[in-house]
Amino acid sequence: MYYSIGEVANATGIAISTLRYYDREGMFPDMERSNGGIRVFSDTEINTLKVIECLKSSGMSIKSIKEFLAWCGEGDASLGKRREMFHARLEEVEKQIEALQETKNRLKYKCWYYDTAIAAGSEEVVKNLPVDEIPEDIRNYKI
Amino acid sequence: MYYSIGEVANATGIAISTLRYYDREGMFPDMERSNGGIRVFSDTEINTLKVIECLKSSGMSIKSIKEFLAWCGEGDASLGKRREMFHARLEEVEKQIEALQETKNRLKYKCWYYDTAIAAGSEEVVKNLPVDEIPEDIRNYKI
DNA sequence: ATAGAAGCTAAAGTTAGGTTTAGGTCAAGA
DNA sequence: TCTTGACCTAAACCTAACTTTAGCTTCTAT
Repeated sequence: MYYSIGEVANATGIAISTLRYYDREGMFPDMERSNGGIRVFSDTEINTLKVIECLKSSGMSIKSIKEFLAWCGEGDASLGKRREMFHARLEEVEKQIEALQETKNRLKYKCWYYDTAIAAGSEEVVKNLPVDEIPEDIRNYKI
Repeated sequence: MYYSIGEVANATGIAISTLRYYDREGMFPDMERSNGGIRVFSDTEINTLKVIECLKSSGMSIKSIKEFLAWCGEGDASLGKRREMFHARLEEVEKQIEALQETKNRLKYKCWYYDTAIAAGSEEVVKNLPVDEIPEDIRNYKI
């Protein structure tokens, strides 16, 4: 199947300008053009977009993603490099999840803090509460 | 306790230039200066830095954090707004964690994909594997 | 008293990841 | 054929969050 840039933008939610930017950056090395010079997206590019989205949401930069996509063009010779890359990304994302969970607990503490302050009518009360009055699960996330 | 900008930078790992930038942005409205004009950080500012870090790692912009810090200066009158803010942040972070978990599963799929390709000596083999040969836990995360 | 480390400011520079603009060209229906 | 909506490029612009630079001042230890 073939798609125009507008169709791809519509289907994926990615702005047309972004798709052109990705192309300019060399993310779609094999994308074809019509005789008139109009981009023709194929399932190859749709798949590349899925990979881009995955890597981007793992925190990878456009530049590095581009590098990875170049490896894909090298065939089986680059399998090792590509494997390493995904394992490294996986570790990264696991760390990010842990960090976010820490953040989540701190936010939970603050939610409790403000809920309690509002119930008491003032912040002072909560500030002076002894530690054992703080719910156990968030006690260690006090800011 | 009082601290110089260098001490704070050292203790927190935040660059001196960043601390000055935060100050310029108005994040430390009550910070004092020595007679000579040198910044004097107190525990108030150290605490503010912890809040900044928490909110920043939840994805909040410096501008919004500054706004929140201004609310803090308004006393109990702004308790409601502050409470809402933290509850909204918490929801946001929960969504981010879910998104990252999705990303993690996609990366796991790719790790399996490349592990299998390398074991087989070629990518072609994995590409043509029937779906039921993909481990169950990642089957739905195929890209 | 003095040297040098640490601090200060204003303003310009940097980077990533796009978006916008201006000025055209292409393609499909009436 | 004509119109009009979709597409094209190059280049400039944008924003966030810092960092760097240049030139100057303050503080601390000898």
